[in-house]
Amino acid sequence: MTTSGELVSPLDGIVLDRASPVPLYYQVAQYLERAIESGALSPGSRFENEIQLADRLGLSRPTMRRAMQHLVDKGLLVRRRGIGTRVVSPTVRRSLELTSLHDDLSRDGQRPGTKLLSLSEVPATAKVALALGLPAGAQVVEIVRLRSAMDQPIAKMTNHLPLGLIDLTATNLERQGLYEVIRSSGIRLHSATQVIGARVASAAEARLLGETRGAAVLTMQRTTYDDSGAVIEYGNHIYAASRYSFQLSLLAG
Amino acid sequence: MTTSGELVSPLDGIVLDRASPVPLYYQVAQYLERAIESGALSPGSRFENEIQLADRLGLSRPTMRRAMQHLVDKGLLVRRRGIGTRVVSPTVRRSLELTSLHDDLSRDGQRPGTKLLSLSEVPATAKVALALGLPAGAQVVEIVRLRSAMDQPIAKMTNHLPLGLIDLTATNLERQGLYEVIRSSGIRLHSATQVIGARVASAAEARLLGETRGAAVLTMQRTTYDDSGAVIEYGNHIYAASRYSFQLSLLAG
DNA sequence: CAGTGGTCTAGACCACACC
DNA sequence: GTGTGGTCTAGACCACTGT
Repeated sequence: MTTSGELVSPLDGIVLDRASPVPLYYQVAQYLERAIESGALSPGSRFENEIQLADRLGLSRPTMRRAMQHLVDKGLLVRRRGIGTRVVSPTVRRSLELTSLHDDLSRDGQRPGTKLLSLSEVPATAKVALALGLPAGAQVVEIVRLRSAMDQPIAKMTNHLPLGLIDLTATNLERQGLYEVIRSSGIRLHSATQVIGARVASAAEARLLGETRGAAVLTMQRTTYDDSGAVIEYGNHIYAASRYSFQLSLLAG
Repeated sequence: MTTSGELVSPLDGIVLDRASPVPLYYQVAQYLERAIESGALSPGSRFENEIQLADRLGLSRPTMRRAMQHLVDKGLLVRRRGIGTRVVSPTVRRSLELTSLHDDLSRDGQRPGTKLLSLSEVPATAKVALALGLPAGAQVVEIVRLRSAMDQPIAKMTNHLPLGLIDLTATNLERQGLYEVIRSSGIRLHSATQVIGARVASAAEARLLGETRGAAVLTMQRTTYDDSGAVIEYGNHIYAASRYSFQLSLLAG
């Protein structure tokens, strides 16, 4: 443990493997990240300058800089010319641990579960066809799932995918989650856009989610793209607002 | 205009200014970004390799790489080893133009407006004190604003800030927006965390936002941090869900 | 002034994709 | 093979901060 503001040499225990396929800058970045998360480097502790750090490891300065820049981009380090490099405060760090393309449910002891309600091939509605960039009425895969936490229903998730892109079966969907199935079929995800809104639940939705009549639900539509710009998946989801909210963090830029 | 897949040399008109304080890699990145956004580089067009591009501009390869990496991080370019560099499709690009720390309203012809309802010094409630890291009952600045679009109310925004951090006046708040005031007072923003939820509007909220009784509202709490980990601002906002939704884009990684 | 990070150069070798 | 991007080196000079 170090005290705040102290000058530290944060790389004492590291062993670099120059034969590894993992890049050196990444080995260093991961080591630093673990040291920061574990609290071995306390908030506000100041690093030695990058040239000394590079020398200690027998690395060139650009390689050392790249490792540190990786952590700056992640929000874990702050660097200022003429001043030095410092670790951001743990409050901020915790707030940055959220957010991803995936669900935020699987933290804590929430016992998350997903039940596959249906997996079928259906003609695309106008909205789905538009989102997937297909002609109206084209056949698409439809997945309907019920997400729960602590054995209570949380969300109804409906996804549509183009036919033939991915080999979806009930078994791998129940084991892996949709995004893992997509990735493991060799598709390179690029980006996604989400629209988050709210409305009052319909009677059927309220029943399914265990809410009372007139309750508010969060709605989310997501379109996911691959490297080539093709639409991989369109999702339309509703969440029980009394038991679920979206958490996300943003880095200033 | 180029055709899809064509090999292009995307730097023909660029003039570099080596005397400028703007870094060379950034001048190149900005030129490329403008060329992409303007459509001069069409979707899927493939770049010359980075060594040739660097040579054309009299730059070293690392500098050219840095410019391109900047656009990869922004989601505008995709690079693959052994293949080359390509411009992402315009559909994906448009979807990436959203998202920021700020409101998404100021696009299109939405005539956005903000009315300052109150600016005062109040004792912090328990929740506000916790968020700002102050003792309960400490004095804080409270701002309440009504956001509108096309002369219809959209959101009620309530912000609390520590005393003395920023010189807030009614005039500069109405001119500039809260975040601009914060930045121009020399504070380096680092990150923010948001929680987005939904609930049914209270009678008073429905009246203020022009909604009917029982309507759903979107809720958002945001905590904003500076470089040193101090809390700069805590916001608690409600949005008329029938006329507003959050749009955001995510890059895979 | 001395110390820090920010930028830039001119090479080298390697891993991967396609032919 | 050939061509691509990915990694790494060993220097250099500059801009900003605080003494």
